[in-house]
Amino acid sequence: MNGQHVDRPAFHDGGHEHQGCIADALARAEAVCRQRGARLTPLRRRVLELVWGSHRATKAYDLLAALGDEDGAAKPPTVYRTLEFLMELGLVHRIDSLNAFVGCPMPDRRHTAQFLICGGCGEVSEMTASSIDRAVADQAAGSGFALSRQIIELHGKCPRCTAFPQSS
Amino acid sequence: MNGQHVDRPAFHDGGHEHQGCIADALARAEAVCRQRGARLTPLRRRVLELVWGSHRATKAYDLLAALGDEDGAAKPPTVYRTLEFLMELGLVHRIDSLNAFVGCPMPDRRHTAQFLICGGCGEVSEMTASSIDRAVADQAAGSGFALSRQIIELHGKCPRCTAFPQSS
DNA sequence: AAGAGCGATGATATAGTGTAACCTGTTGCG
DNA sequence: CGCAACAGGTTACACTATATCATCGCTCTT
Repeated sequence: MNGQHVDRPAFHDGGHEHQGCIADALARAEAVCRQRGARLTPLRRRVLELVWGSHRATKAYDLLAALGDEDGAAKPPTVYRTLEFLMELGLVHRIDSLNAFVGCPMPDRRHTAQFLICGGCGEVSEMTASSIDRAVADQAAGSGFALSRQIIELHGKCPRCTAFPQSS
Repeated sequence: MNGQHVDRPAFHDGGHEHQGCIADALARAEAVCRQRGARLTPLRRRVLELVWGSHRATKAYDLLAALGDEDGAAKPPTVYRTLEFLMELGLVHRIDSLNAFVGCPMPDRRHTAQFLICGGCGEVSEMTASSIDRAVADQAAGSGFALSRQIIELHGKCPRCTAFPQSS
Protein backbone atom coordinates (compact mmCIF):
# COMPACT_ATOMS: atom_id res chain seq x y z
CA MET A 1 0.00 0.00 0.00
CA ASN A 2 1.43 3.32 -1.04
CA GLY A 3 0.45 6.91 -0.52
CA GLN A 4 -1.06 7.37 -3.94
CA HIS A 5 -4.15 5.27 -3.54
CA VAL A 6 -7.14 7.19 -4.83
CA ASP A 7 -10.67 6.17 -5.64
CA ARG A 8 -12.41 7.91 -8.51
CA PRO A 9 -10.69 11.24 -8.67
CA ALA A 10 -11.89 11.64 -12.23
CA PHE A 11 -14.35 14.01 -13.84
CA HIS A 12 -16.93 12.96 -16.40
CA ASP A 13 -16.96 14.16 -19.93
CA GLY A 14 -19.99 16.02 -21.14
CA GLY A 15 -21.19 13.23 -23.36
CA HIS A 16 -21.12 10.27 -21.02
CA GLU A 17 -24.19 8.07 -20.88
CA HIS A 18 -25.62 9.58 -17.74
CA GLN A 19 -28.71 7.40 -17.52
CA GLY A 20 -26.33 4.63 -16.61
CA CYS A 21 -24.99 6.63 -13.68
CA ILE A 22 -28.50 7.06 -12.33
CA ALA A 23 -29.45 3.44 -12.82
CA ASP A 24 -26.26 2.28 -11.15
CA ALA A 25 -26.80 4.62 -8.23
CA LEU A 26 -30.33 3.33 -7.72
CA ALA A 27 -29.15 -0.25 -7.90
CA ARG A 28 -26.49 0.40 -5.30
CA ALA A 29 -29.05 2.16 -3.14
CA GLU A 30 -31.38 -0.81 -3.25
CA ALA A 31 -28.56 -3.10 -2.29
CA VAL A 32 -27.55 -0.88 0.62
CA CYS A 33 -31.13 -0.59 1.85
CA ARG A 34 -31.69 -4.30 1.63
CA GLN A 35 -28.52 -4.96 3.54
CA ARG A 36 -29.33 -2.42 6.24
CA GLY A 37 -32.99 -3.25 6.56
CA ALA A 38 -34.10 0.20 5.43
CA ARG A 39 -36.89 1.01 3.03
CA LEU A 40 -36.18 2.72 -0.25
CA THR A 41 -39.62 4.25 -0.63
CA PRO A 42 -40.75 5.91 -3.86
CA LEU A 43 -40.05 9.34 -2.40
CA ARG A 44 -36.55 8.41 -1.31
CA ARG A 45 -35.90 6.75 -4.61
CA ARG A 46 -37.12 9.79 -6.48
CA VAL A 47 -34.98 12.19 -4.45
CA LEU A 48 -31.91 10.07 -4.97
CA GLU A 49 -32.67 9.98 -8.66
CA LEU A 50 -32.95 13.76 -8.74
CA VAL A 51 -29.68 14.17 -6.84
CA TRP A 52 -28.06 11.91 -9.38
CA GLY A 53 -29.60 13.94 -12.18
CA SER A 54 -26.23 15.57 -12.60
CA HIS A 55 -22.75 15.33 -11.16
CA ARG A 56 -23.19 18.74 -9.63
CA ALA A 57 -24.35 19.35 -6.10
CA THR A 58 -28.11 19.77 -5.80
CA LYS A 59 -29.75 22.29 -3.50
CA ALA A 60 -32.53 21.17 -1.22
CA TYR A 61 -34.95 23.74 -2.57
CA ASP A 62 -34.26 22.68 -6.13
CA LEU A 63 -35.28 19.18 -5.13
CA LEU A 64 -38.31 20.71 -3.50
CA ALA A 65 -39.21 22.52 -6.69
CA ALA A 66 -38.66 19.41 -8.80
CA LEU A 67 -40.85 17.35 -6.49
CA GLY A 68 -43.43 20.09 -6.42
CA ASP A 69 -43.73 20.01 -10.18
CA GLU A 70 -44.68 16.38 -10.09
CA ASP A 71 -46.00 15.46 -6.65
CA GLY A 72 -47.96 18.61 -6.09
CA ALA A 73 -46.17 20.89 -3.64
CA ALA A 74 -43.76 19.00 -1.47
CA LYS A 75 -42.75 20.86 1.70
CA PRO A 76 -39.26 21.53 3.07
CA PRO A 77 -39.36 18.98 5.88
CA THR A 78 -40.13 16.25 3.38
CA VAL A 79 -37.00 17.00 1.42
CA TYR A 80 -34.75 17.48 4.41
CA ARG A 81 -35.99 14.32 6.06
CA THR A 82 -35.38 12.37 2.93
CA LEU A 83 -31.91 13.81 2.52
CA GLU A 84 -31.16 12.99 6.11
CA PHE A 85 -32.17 9.42 5.53
CA LEU A 86 -30.04 9.18 2.42
CA MET A 87 -27.06 10.68 4.23
CA GLU A 88 -27.55 8.29 7.12
CA LEU A 89 -27.10 5.43 4.71
CA GLY A 90 -24.20 7.12 2.99
CA LEU A 91 -26.11 7.41 -0.28
CA VAL A 92 -25.56 11.14 -0.51
CA HIS A 93 -23.07 13.58 0.96
CA ARG A 94 -23.60 17.14 1.99
CA ILE A 95 -21.25 19.76 0.57
CA ASP A 96 -21.14 22.31 3.36
CA SER A 97 -19.49 25.03 1.37
CA LEU A 98 -22.35 24.92 -1.14
CA ASN A 99 -25.29 24.06 1.08
CA ALA A 100 -26.00 21.30 -1.36
CA PHE A 101 -26.00 17.56 -1.78
CA VAL A 102 -24.30 15.12 -4.08
CA GLY A 103 -24.69 11.41 -4.67
CA CYS A 104 -22.10 9.08 -3.25
CA PRO A 105 -20.63 6.76 -5.86
CA MET A 106 -19.63 4.08 -3.37
CA PRO A 107 -22.21 3.90 -0.60
CA ASP A 108 -21.56 0.23 0.00
CA ARG A 109 -18.17 0.85 1.47
CA ARG A 110 -17.31 2.86 4.57
CA HIS A 111 -14.90 5.55 3.55
CA THR A 112 -13.73 9.06 4.13
CA ALA A 113 -14.24 11.49 1.32
CA GLN A 114 -12.67 14.52 -0.20
CA PHE A 115 -14.44 16.57 -2.83
CA LEU A 116 -13.08 18.36 -5.86
CA ILE A 117 -15.56 21.07 -6.80
CA CYS A 118 -15.25 22.76 -10.17
CA GLY A 119 -16.18 26.42 -10.19
CA GLY A 120 -16.64 26.28 -13.94
CA CYS A 121 -19.06 23.48 -14.66
CA GLY A 122 -20.05 22.82 -11.05
CA GLU A 123 -19.17 19.17 -11.19
CA VAL A 124 -18.27 17.59 -7.88
CA SER A 125 -15.90 14.66 -7.84
CA GLU A 126 -15.54 12.54 -4.77
CA MET A 127 -12.30 10.83 -3.95
CA THR A 128 -10.74 8.89 -1.13
CA ALA A 129 -7.09 9.74 -1.03
CA SER A 130 -5.25 7.76 1.58
CA SER A 131 -2.37 10.23 1.52
CA ILE A 132 -4.71 13.02 2.63
CA ASP A 133 -6.35 10.78 5.18
CA ARG A 134 -3.01 9.89 6.63
CA ALA A 135 -1.76 13.47 6.79
CA VAL A 136 -4.98 14.55 8.48
CA ALA A 137 -4.96 11.69 10.95
CA ASP A 138 -1.33 12.35 11.80
CA GLN A 139 -1.90 16.03 12.43
CA ALA A 140 -4.96 15.41 14.55
CA ALA A 141 -3.18 12.77 16.57
CA GLY A 142 -0.17 15.04 17.00
CA SER A 143 -2.45 17.67 18.52
CA GLY A 144 -4.16 15.17 20.79
CA PHE A 145 -7.34 15.77 18.86
CA ALA A 146 -9.85 12.91 18.61
CA LEU A 147 -11.08 13.14 15.06
CA SER A 148 -14.68 12.22 14.34
CA ARG A 149 -15.55 13.81 11.02
CA GLN A 150 -13.50 15.43 8.33
CA ILE A 151 -14.77 17.95 5.86
CA ILE A 152 -12.50 18.46 2.90
CA GLU A 153 -13.87 20.47 0.00
CA LEU A 154 -11.44 21.59 -2.63
CA HIS A 155 -12.57 24.33 -4.97
CA GLY A 156 -10.97 25.03 -8.29
CA LYS A 157 -11.30 24.12 -11.96
CA CYS A 158 -11.62 20.67 -13.42
CA PRO A 159 -9.35 19.65 -16.32
CA ARG A 160 -11.98 20.35 -18.94
CA CYS A 161 -12.85 23.80 -17.61
CA THR A 162 -9.16 24.60 -17.29
CA ALA A 163 -8.62 23.65 -20.93
CA PHE A 164 -11.69 25.39 -22.29
CA PRO A 165 -12.60 28.37 -20.14
CA GLN A 166 -16.13 29.37 -20.92
CA SER A 167 -15.54 33.09 -20.52
CA SER A 168 -14.52 33.64 -24.18
CA MET B 1 11.99 21.31 5.86
CA ASN B 2 10.15 18.19 6.85
CA GLY B 3 6.58 17.04 6.65
CA GLN B 4 5.75 17.77 10.24
CA HIS B 5 5.75 21.53 10.08
CA VAL B 6 2.69 22.87 11.84
CA ASP B 7 1.71 26.31 13.00
CA ARG B 8 -0.30 26.65 16.17
CA PRO B 9 -2.13 23.34 16.33
CA ALA B 10 -2.70 23.90 20.03
CA PHE B 11 -5.80 24.52 22.07
CA HIS B 12 -6.02 27.08 24.84
CA ASP B 13 -6.59 26.21 28.45
CA GLY B 14 -9.62 27.64 30.13
CA GLY B 15 -7.68 30.04 32.26
CA HIS B 16 -5.48 31.77 29.76
CA GLU B 17 -5.34 35.55 29.83
CA HIS B 18 -7.77 36.10 27.00
CA GLN B 19 -7.66 39.88 26.99
CA GLY B 20 -4.18 39.47 25.64
CA CYS B 21 -5.48 37.45 22.70
CA ILE B 22 -7.90 40.21 21.82
CA ALA B 23 -5.34 42.96 22.19
CA ASP B 24 -2.86 41.07 20.07
CA ALA B 25 -5.44 40.40 17.40
CA LEU B 26 -6.35 44.08 17.23
CA ALA B 27 -2.72 45.07 17.04
CA ARG B 28 -2.13 42.64 14.18
CA ALA B 29 -5.25 43.94 12.46
CA GLU B 30 -4.03 47.51 12.66
CA ALA B 31 -0.71 46.50 11.21
CA VAL B 32 -2.35 44.62 8.36
CA CYS B 33 -4.69 47.49 7.58
CA ARG B 34 -1.88 50.01 7.64
CA GLN B 35 0.15 47.85 5.32
CA ARG B 36 -2.70 47.30 2.90
CA GLY B 37 -4.04 50.82 2.99
CA ALA B 38 -7.37 49.73 4.44
CA ARG B 39 -9.25 51.47 7.21
CA LEU B 40 -9.92 49.73 10.48
CA THR B 41 -13.00 51.72 11.38
CA PRO B 42 -14.62 51.57 14.81
CA LEU B 43 -17.26 49.16 13.51
CA ARG B 44 -14.72 46.84 11.95
CA ARG B 45 -12.60 47.01 15.02
CA ARG B 46 -15.57 46.23 17.23
CA VAL B 47 -16.65 43.25 15.11
CA LEU B 48 -13.15 41.84 15.12
CA GLU B 49 -13.05 42.29 18.87
CA LEU B 50 -16.34 40.43 19.22
CA VAL B 51 -15.11 37.61 16.99
CA TRP B 52 -12.05 37.35 19.17
CA GLY B 53 -14.24 37.33 22.26
CA SER B 54 -13.71 33.59 22.39
CA HIS B 55 -11.80 30.94 20.54
CA ARG B 56 -15.07 29.52 19.29
CA ALA B 57 -16.62 30.38 15.98
CA THR B 58 -19.04 33.27 16.15
CA LYS B 59 -22.31 33.38 14.24
CA ALA B 60 -23.17 36.44 12.22
CA TYR B 61 -26.47 36.94 14.02
CA ASP B 62 -24.76 36.75 17.38
CA LEU B 63 -22.55 39.59 16.27
CA LEU B 64 -25.66 41.35 15.13
CA ALA B 65 -27.26 40.93 18.53
CA ALA B 66 -24.12 42.06 20.34
CA LEU B 67 -23.89 45.15 18.16
CA GLY B 68 -27.58 45.79 18.56
CA ASP B 69 -27.23 45.85 22.31
CA GLU B 70 -24.74 48.65 22.11
CA ASP B 71 -25.11 50.47 18.81
CA GLY B 72 -28.87 50.37 18.67
CA ALA B 73 -30.05 47.77 16.20
CA ALA B 74 -27.45 46.94 13.62
CA LYS B 75 -28.83 45.25 10.52
CA PRO B 76 -27.65 42.07 8.77
CA PRO B 77 -25.93 43.74 5.82
CA THR B 78 -23.78 45.74 8.20
CA VAL B 79 -22.46 42.62 9.85
CA TYR B 80 -21.99 40.66 6.64
CA ARG B 81 -20.23 43.55 4.94
CA THR B 82 -17.91 43.94 7.85
CA LEU B 83 -17.16 40.23 7.96
CA GLU B 84 -16.51 40.26 4.25
CA PHE B 85 -14.01 43.05 4.71
CA LEU B 86 -12.29 41.22 7.54
CA MET B 87 -12.12 38.03 5.48
CA GLU B 88 -10.76 39.94 2.52
CA LEU B 89 -7.85 41.00 4.66
CA GLY B 90 -7.48 37.56 6.15
CA LEU B 91 -8.35 38.78 9.63
CA VAL B 92 -11.13 36.25 10.04
CA HIS B 93 -11.99 32.93 8.45
CA ARG B 94 -15.37 31.47 7.72
CA ILE B 95 -16.10 27.98 9.04
CA ASP B 96 -18.52 26.67 6.44
CA SER B 97 -19.64 23.66 8.41
CA LEU B 98 -20.78 25.94 11.23
CA ASN B 99 -21.93 29.00 9.31
CA ALA B 100 -19.71 30.95 11.62
CA PHE B 101 -16.55 32.99 11.78
CA VAL B 102 -13.31 32.78 13.69
CA GLY B 103 -10.38 35.13 14.08
CA CYS B 104 -7.20 34.34 12.21
CA PRO B 105 -4.16 34.23 14.46
CA MET B 106 -1.70 35.06 11.70
CA PRO B 107 -3.30 37.47 9.25
CA ASP B 108 0.03 39.01 8.34
CA ARG B 109 1.18 35.94 6.51
CA ARG B 110 -0.40 34.33 3.47
CA HIS B 111 -1.21 30.76 4.37
CA THR B 112 -3.56 27.88 3.88
CA ALA B 113 -5.52 26.78 6.88
CA GLN B 114 -7.01 23.70 8.40
CA PHE B 115 -9.33 23.88 11.37
CA LEU B 116 -9.71 21.55 14.31
CA ILE B 117 -13.19 22.06 15.73
CA CYS B 118 -14.01 20.67 19.14
CA GLY B 119 -17.56 19.41 19.55
CA GLY B 120 -17.21 19.63 23.31
CA CYS B 121 -16.10 23.16 24.11
CA GLY B 122 -16.55 24.56 20.63
CA GLU B 123 -13.02 25.83 20.38
CA VAL B 124 -11.63 26.18 16.89
CA SER B 125 -7.92 25.81 16.37
CA GLU B 126 -6.34 26.88 13.13
CA MET B 127 -3.26 25.18 11.83
CA THR B 128 -1.16 25.15 8.71
CA ALA B 129 0.11 21.64 8.21
CA SER B 130 2.41 21.37 5.27
CA SER B 131 1.92 17.62 5.13
CA ILE B 132 -1.81 18.10 4.51
CA ASP B 133 -1.16 20.88 2.04
CA ARG B 134 1.21 18.69 0.14
CA ALA B 135 -1.12 15.69 0.05
CA VAL B 136 -3.97 17.88 -1.14
CA ALA B 137 -1.88 19.62 -3.77
CA ASP B 138 -0.58 16.29 -5.03
CA GLN B 139 -4.02 14.78 -5.34
CA ALA B 140 -5.43 17.82 -7.09
CA ALA B 141 -2.51 17.93 -9.50
CA GLY B 142 -2.84 14.21 -10.14
CA SER B 143 -6.44 14.76 -11.19
CA GLY B 144 -5.56 17.71 -13.37
CA PHE B 145 -7.54 19.90 -11.03
CA ALA B 146 -6.49 23.54 -10.65
CA LEU B 147 -6.93 24.21 -6.96
CA SER B 148 -8.02 27.64 -5.87
CA ARG B 149 -9.39 27.26 -2.38
CA GLN B 150 -9.27 24.47 0.14
CA ILE B 151 -11.77 23.96 2.90
CA ILE B 152 -10.56 21.59 5.58
CA GLU B 153 -12.62 21.43 8.74
CA LEU B 154 -11.90 18.62 11.15
CA HIS B 155 -14.51 17.89 13.79
CA GLY B 156 -13.81 15.95 16.94
CA LYS B 157 -12.77 16.51 20.53
CA CYS B 158 -9.89 18.59 21.79
CA PRO B 159 -7.46 17.06 24.31
CA ARG B 160 -9.13 18.71 27.28
CA CYS B 161 -12.64 17.61 26.32
CA THR B 162 -11.35 14.13 25.61
CA ALA B 163 -9.80 13.97 29.07
CA PHE B 164 -12.74 15.51 30.93
CA PRO B 165 -15.98 14.79 29.13
CA GLN B 166 -18.58 17.22 30.39
CA SER B 167 -21.42 14.75 30.29
CA SER B 168 -20.86 13.79 33.95
C1' DA C 1 -60.75 -8.79 11.95
C1' DA C 2 -59.58 -5.23 15.71
C1' DG C 3 -56.30 -2.63 17.44
C1' DA C 4 -51.60 -1.42 19.02
C1' DG C 5 -47.23 0.14 17.47
C1' DC C 6 -44.21 2.00 14.31
C1' DG C 7 -42.16 4.17 10.51
C1' DA C 8 -43.03 7.39 6.66
C1' DT C 9 -45.09 11.33 5.00
C1' DG C 10 -48.05 15.60 5.17
C1' DA C 11 -48.91 20.19 6.91
C1' DT C 12 -48.21 24.45 9.45
C1' DA C 13 -45.46 27.56 11.31
C1' DT C 14 -41.32 29.66 12.32
C1' DA C 15 -36.28 30.07 13.08
C1' DG C 16 -31.90 30.97 11.12
C1' DT C 17 -28.80 32.61 7.36
C1' DG C 18 -27.63 35.71 3.70
C1' DT C 19 -28.13 39.32 -0.13
C1' DA C 20 -30.02 42.95 -3.45
C1' DA C 21 -30.85 47.56 -4.08
C1' DC C 22 -30.88 52.00 -2.86
C1' DC C 23 -29.73 55.86 0.04
C1' DT C 24 -26.97 58.72 3.21
C1' DG C 25 -22.93 60.15 5.44
C1' DT C 26 -17.92 60.73 5.76
C1' DT C 27 -13.29 61.05 4.40
C1' DG C 28 -9.47 62.27 1.69
C1' DC C 29 -7.82 65.01 -1.81
C1' DG C 30 -7.10 68.18 -5.76
C1' DC D 1 -14.90 74.11 -1.70
C1' DG D 2 -16.45 70.26 -4.46
C1' DC D 3 -15.67 65.87 -6.19
C1' DA D 4 -14.73 60.91 -5.86
C1' DA D 5 -14.54 56.96 -3.29
C1' DC D 6 -15.62 54.38 0.38
C1' DA D 7 -18.30 53.17 4.68
C1' DG D 8 -22.39 52.46 6.69
C1' DG D 9 -27.73 52.67 7.16
C1' DT D 10 -32.38 50.97 5.70
C1' DT D 11 -35.78 48.24 3.64
C1' DA D 12 -37.12 44.40 1.75
C1' DC D 13 -36.65 39.91 0.51
C1' DA D 14 -34.57 35.28 -0.73
C1' DC D 15 -32.74 31.18 0.74
C1' DT D 16 -31.83 27.40 4.16
C1' DA D 17 -33.41 24.61 7.86
C1' DT D 18 -36.09 22.76 11.83
C1' DA D 19 -39.83 22.08 15.46
C1' DT D 20 -44.22 20.32 16.11
C1' DC D 21 -48.26 18.04 15.42
C1' DA D 22 -51.39 15.32 12.34
C1' DT D 23 -52.20 11.53 9.20
C1' DC D 24 -51.55 7.41 6.66
C1' DG D 25 -50.35 2.75 5.93
C1' DC D 26 -48.13 -1.27 7.20
C1' DT D 27 -47.02 -5.23 10.33
C1' DC D 28 -47.55 -7.81 14.23
C1' DT D 29 -50.24 -9.60 17.71
C1' DT D 30 -54.21 -11.22 19.85
